Amino acid sequence: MAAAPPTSPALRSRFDRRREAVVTTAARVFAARGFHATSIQDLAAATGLAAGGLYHYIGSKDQLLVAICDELMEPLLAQAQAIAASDASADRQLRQLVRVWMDHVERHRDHMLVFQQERRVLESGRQWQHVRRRRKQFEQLLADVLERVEAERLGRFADRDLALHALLGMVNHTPQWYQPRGRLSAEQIADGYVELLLAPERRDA
Amino acid sequence: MAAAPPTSPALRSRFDRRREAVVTTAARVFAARGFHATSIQDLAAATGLAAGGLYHYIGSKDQLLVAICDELMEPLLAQAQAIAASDASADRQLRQLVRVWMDHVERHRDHMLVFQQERRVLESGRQWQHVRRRRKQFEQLLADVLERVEAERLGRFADRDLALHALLGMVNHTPQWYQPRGRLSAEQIADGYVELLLAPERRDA
Amino acid sequence: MAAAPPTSPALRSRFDRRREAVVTTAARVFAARGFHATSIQDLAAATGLAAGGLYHYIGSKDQLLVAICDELMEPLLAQAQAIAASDASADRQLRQLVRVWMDHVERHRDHMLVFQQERRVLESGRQWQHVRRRRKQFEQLLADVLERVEAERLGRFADRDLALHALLGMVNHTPQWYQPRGRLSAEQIADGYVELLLAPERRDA
Amino acid sequence: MAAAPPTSPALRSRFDRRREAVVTTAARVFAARGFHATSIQDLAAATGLAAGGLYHYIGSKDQLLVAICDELMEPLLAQAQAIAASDASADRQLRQLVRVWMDHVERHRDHMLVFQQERRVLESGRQWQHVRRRRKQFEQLLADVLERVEAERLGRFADRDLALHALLGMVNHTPQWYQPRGRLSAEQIADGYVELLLAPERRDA
DNA sequence: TATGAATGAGCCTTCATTCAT
DNA sequence: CATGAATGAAGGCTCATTCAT
Repeated sequence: MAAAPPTSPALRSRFDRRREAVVTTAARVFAARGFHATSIQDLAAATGLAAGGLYHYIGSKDQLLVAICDELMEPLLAQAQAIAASDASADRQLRQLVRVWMDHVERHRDHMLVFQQERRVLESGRQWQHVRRRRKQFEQLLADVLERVEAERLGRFADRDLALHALLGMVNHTPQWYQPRGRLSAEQIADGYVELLLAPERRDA
Repeated sequence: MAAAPPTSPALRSRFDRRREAVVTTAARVFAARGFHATSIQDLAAATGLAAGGLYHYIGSKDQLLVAICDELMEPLLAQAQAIAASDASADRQLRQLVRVWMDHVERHRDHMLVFQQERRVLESGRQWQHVRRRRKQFEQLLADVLERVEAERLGRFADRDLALHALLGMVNHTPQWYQPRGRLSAEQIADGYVELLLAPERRDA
Repeated sequence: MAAAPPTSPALRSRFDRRREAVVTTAARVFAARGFHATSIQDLAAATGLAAGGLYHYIGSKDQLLVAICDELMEPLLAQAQAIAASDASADRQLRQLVRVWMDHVERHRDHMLVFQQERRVLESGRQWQHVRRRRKQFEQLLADVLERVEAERLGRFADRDLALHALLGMVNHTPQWYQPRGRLSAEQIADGYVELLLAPERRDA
Repeated sequence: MAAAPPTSPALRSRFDRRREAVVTTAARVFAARGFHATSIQDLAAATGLAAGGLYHYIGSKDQLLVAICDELMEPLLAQAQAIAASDASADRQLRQLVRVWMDHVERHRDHMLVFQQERRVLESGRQWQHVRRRRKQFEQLLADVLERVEAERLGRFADRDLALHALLGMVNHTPQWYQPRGRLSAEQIADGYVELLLAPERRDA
């Protein structure tokens, strides 16, 4: 278990800052070397702390992975829910959703890589249950939006299910080739993806 | 190194058959539990051999992963090259390519899952060089076909690069949700993916 | 690689002390059972550490053998070089050299036994290169002194080369029979050996 | 246990010839790589037999080492005993003994290297008891001759014990530097060694 | 005789984690 | 808070040996 965080606000803030730094560093190392291939000693070296010191900020290696996934999913899910709750049109919501999503790919590339690469690890085991639930929520939200897109304008996707899976595949694969200063911005990529999904319908329009 | 295979044809054939069975079983276990999370003992239990006995058929755990990837990529690449060398039109080639690819997803789902999930593992290290090269070849071949699709009919993709990455993302993600007896056949999925890529162009047709 | 030694002087000193104890214990066990026949578990039992704990002090079993050889050869070589650089007569240097050498046999008998018994092990492999070089240096130094002995007084050895090999054989074999409280002291043995080498010449004197 | 050798004389002879070849090859490999570092598979490769086939000729790896030592010690001891039983003068016996000994170094260099290098291995364990006894006998015989050398001519060795150990050290070390076509023949070396031992006395003669 | 498959114990080493300081 | 020492349970792999064929 992580050492109980301090109660005094000043100390608490310092604790949080350092913990945050540890998690970010860990995300970088996990993204580069993989979760299993990274030892606590590796993390110690990367953070500048000794092995024992790490355990003040993380409860365990597993919880560290949870923290990385949470840092990614919590704000993403929050924004996604806000968008889904807005009164924009369904296809506008879809565009915004993918933009926000790609924005996370851009700004939390390491987190995203870890979340994606360690998918198998997260698949079973109680310690990841929370993370799995969040992912499920996000995918469900996505599915709902796609459904509403179709509901608002009939016959939109050749196959809605396939479109959903395709979208998940495309976006989740992005961090593996995306270059921050590349030819395409995250936004352009987001719009490009949506275009692919929506286009088949449009041709008949 | 794997134990030198026997010289007599009969024994050789039995050796090959068993080795093949070991690789297939390993693919199943790796797909389910992940490469790192699977121990040699796990494989021993799954194959019915003792730990040491496995090493008659595999040279090492690493080489076993190579074997799995090779079993997947060699025939896939061979078929892909045949298609690319055919005199079918570029977009017909593309369709065939994705169908063949999806056929591998269907028939070698475990291999595909492993190849995809352990992407990070394969990324560095001399022992995987061969595998990386095969993947690169396949992706290059795909890129070439996409290029020819555009060459034959101007303005085909909103962004050809993006289309390539999208396709890779979609197909590679497929084994994670595809169900053999599901609503969509592998072929339908393949065609669906190609449709997504080609449609934007077509709408202007 | 051995765990990075601590930086604080106090800890560093404790680390060094314990490491030294581990090496000495290992020398004793290796001398008694042989390098290959001694398992890390054996060493753990002998040192009172758990198997894993040993690795704080040694980088590997191989490096432990290097450490033992170094502890023996570094001071021996240093003293030998000092003697060779002195302005004593060549045959005085020879006597001193063999005395110093035998002194090492006496005070580091275990190290000497290991160094001698594992000669074959040390013969090839990059990890022992350093040790081989030290041994070579020592033997060369010995050869040089023998040469100067002859240069100062013509016709000293029936065959200088043979004398060198004989000396190496005699001294290196000593730890296998030498008893600390035996009839002959290390010094007497040293002088006895030199006497054997020099006598043939002397008889003609 | 080695498979029972065949009873028919013809088969028996073939068996013996092959067994002899296996032992000789094993001696070569053990000399080069060391007993512990040589696996049965290595021996299989070196002999051209399969692992299982080896066990028709050797009972176990340990017994193979015994065989090598026996092939060396039996004839050496036999010859040594013949010499010791002859009515030659003691110092003539000594010379002959060392010549015979060096002859074995020359003609069975691999056996000698193994016998010497694996000294530690042979030191304990019932399976080597026989070998240890043979070595002991040889050394005792040597000691006896040295004693008689002194008995026949007073004051021969500065220290008889030391002379014995020195002789053992010198000769046993020889296979590690001796070159068959080198400047010195085995005989010259033998005589050189004896000269070293006898000379101190002789100078007073 | 000879083979190669198979065993299972044991090897060296790594690693997440704990704890006295 | 932080350290580095220490643990002990795996981990991947090798190896002498056996045995059905």
